[in-house]
Amino acid sequence: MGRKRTKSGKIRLAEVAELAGVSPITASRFFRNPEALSVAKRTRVESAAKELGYVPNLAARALASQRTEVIGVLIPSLTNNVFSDVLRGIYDASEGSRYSIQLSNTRYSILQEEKLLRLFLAQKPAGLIVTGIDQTAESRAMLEAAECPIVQIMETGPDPVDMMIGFSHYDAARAAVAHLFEQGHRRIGFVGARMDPRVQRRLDGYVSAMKDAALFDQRLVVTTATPTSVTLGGALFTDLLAREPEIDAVFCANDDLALGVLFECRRREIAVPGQIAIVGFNDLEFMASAVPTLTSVRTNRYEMGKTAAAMLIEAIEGRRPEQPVLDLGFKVIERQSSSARRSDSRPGVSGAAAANKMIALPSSRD
Amino acid sequence: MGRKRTKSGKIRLAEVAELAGVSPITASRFFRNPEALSVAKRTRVESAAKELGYVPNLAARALASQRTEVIGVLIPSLTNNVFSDVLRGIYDASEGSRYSIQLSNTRYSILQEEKLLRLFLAQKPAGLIVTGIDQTAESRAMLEAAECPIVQIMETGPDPVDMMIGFSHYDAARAAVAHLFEQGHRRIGFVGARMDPRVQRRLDGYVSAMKDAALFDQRLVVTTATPTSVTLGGALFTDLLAREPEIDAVFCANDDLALGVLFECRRREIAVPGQIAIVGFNDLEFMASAVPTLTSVRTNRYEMGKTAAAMLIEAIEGRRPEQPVLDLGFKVIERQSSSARRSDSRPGVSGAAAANKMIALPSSRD
DNA sequence: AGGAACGTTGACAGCGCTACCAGCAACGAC
DNA sequence: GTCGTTGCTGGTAGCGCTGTCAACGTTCCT
Repeated sequence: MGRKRTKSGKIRLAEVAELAGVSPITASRFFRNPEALSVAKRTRVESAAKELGYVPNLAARALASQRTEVIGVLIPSLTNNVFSDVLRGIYDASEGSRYSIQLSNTRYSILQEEKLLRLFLAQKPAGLIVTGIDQTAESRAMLEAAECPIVQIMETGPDPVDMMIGFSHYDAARAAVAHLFEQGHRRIGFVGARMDPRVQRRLDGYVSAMKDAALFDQRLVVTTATPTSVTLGGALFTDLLAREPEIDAVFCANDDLALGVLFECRRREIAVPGQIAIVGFNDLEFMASAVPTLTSVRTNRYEMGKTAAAMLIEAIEGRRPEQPVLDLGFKVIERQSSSARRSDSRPGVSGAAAANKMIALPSSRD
Repeated sequence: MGRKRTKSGKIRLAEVAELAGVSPITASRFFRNPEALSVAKRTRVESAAKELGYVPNLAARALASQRTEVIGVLIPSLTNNVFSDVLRGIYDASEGSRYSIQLSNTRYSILQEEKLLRLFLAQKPAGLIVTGIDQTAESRAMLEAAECPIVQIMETGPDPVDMMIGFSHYDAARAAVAHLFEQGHRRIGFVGARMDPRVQRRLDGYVSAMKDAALFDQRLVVTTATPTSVTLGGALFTDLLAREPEIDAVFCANDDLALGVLFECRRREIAVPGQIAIVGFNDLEFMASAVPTLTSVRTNRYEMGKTAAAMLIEAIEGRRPEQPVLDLGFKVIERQSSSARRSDSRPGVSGAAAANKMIALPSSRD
């Protein structure tokens, strides 16, 4: 009767096939493309598999089919709140699909990214999600040569490798500064940490907006390569004040810095927004409950992750999206910290492409 | 001459062996246990592999060896800061090892955990990291039947499945309340959200400490099953005040809630710590730069993740740790928000087992 | 009626690697 | 000098699954 029940005691596809009275290959097809079977065999295999508690052996499948069902994800940080929202979206979208997520942390190093990319590609992933558009030339070449679909996330740019989903950090920063102009502010400082490419583009947006208004002054810009933190926000703001005591607003490259600036103002008894207005970036949850509430630029991080993974899976399965590049936009959420003499929010200023949303799901927190 | 260079163009172990002039099996051994080879063959295989740019096929390895090099990690949340620190530790420890991390989100559901566990176990992981000690009976049975090492993280308890690393949330809460007693507070409220098992044990610790001092009053406790947030901290505190206007301190089950309480106090012009003292839990970065600075219970999250993964890898490779259960302790970090009439910190109160650290690495942020 | 077209099924031959066991040389113990 | 013993190496035989191709029955077209 041939071998049965290998020593490991695991149920194999052959056992399922035998119980169902079909050939192993037919049973195999059931798990990959059930529609190809006649209804009769389909139900027979299905109940046989259930009865035996069959679980496919992924390693054998990967070896035989010469491809894996792994989606590689390269992100620069595991702790940054921004990425945890994106990740949650990615994991949510992958759940229920056959694909599993393989995560790696580039730690904001494009060399590390290149190394990890080489590692991933060697295992022939089903798809890849990479952060940003600033890869090394070598990485770029590998991505273009890759046989799998690829999504770049977090920002949009002119030259996608394959698919792309994000928003313009440059435009978002310009909108934040424009909002401060509207509120009557002129001496607007910029505070930034880490200065990864996306923060750099926010700075570029700030600089261009300030130059357009003939208000740019290099002394208004304080940045550091140090990783961001609330405490650092206070420290950078202190530096800024030392250089330019006459500022009337601060645009912070992220919300942690903004919170640090707020606390520092409180410590120095500087009125917000009376003496100094504050605008953050990302619109983390706490911004809405700070005192005063803090203005920020809302970005659709969860949605970005979820849509990226969903698009990728569609593409893996041969259904390429009609729109390979998605701009999810942004929105300036006006709150007390930047209002001229009003108490709270008004309708926000929307990013140009905010309407381009592919999936509009509530960003339920887990 | 037999087949060479399979159609996929990938270099196989056989090619490496041929170039090195050894049998495939010897080449295979080089990658698994180099010490078993003579020095001459070892260098020959090594240079051959480098010359050809050989990358092992993990699927084939897993199939042939009947085991994977995957470490499964089950955590309840992807967004909670607490877990992102733990995760960073786990990823850092796995880096450079042969093991890869497979992450899944249980969303605080033990049923979901059971389902994921079944999924993981079916693929024979090399090891498993699970959160907490409150599994379903079914999950518990699966874990005990599992053939791989397992580490439970986040807390300590009486009955480890295998290895365990964490601290006592109960003791930590008692220490926080004891600190508030020391500062002269008596009507101490408790504010908690999500109420997962660990938060529940913090509540238990609070209750026992209050009862020991004959100060417990059910009306001092405000909790909700809603996921935690800064805004929620303010809302729960508002409820608490409505019930018990006479409180003189609040112990918050986490730092987000504490920040929400602080903002709510500011909104209501309640002096902190003058009228109400605040103590949080976890000691997230922002606690030290709030105004006033916020007292919290420091926990070693990054270290916990890193040590858990390191212990697990050691155990997988047959070197079981001499100490399978590690208590990483905690520390009450006293700051302005709870000081009686001092300005800032004093030496903290340490958890009993704080000295038990296995690895004492700086928690570098990424 | 003959044949093409389609849908459904199965046989065969690996995918790339490692477990297992055997073989061989070198060495020391009796 | 015979017998283990140790250290290193190789041959054989799969691991569990799927790609490819052929074969079959049925339907539809000409």
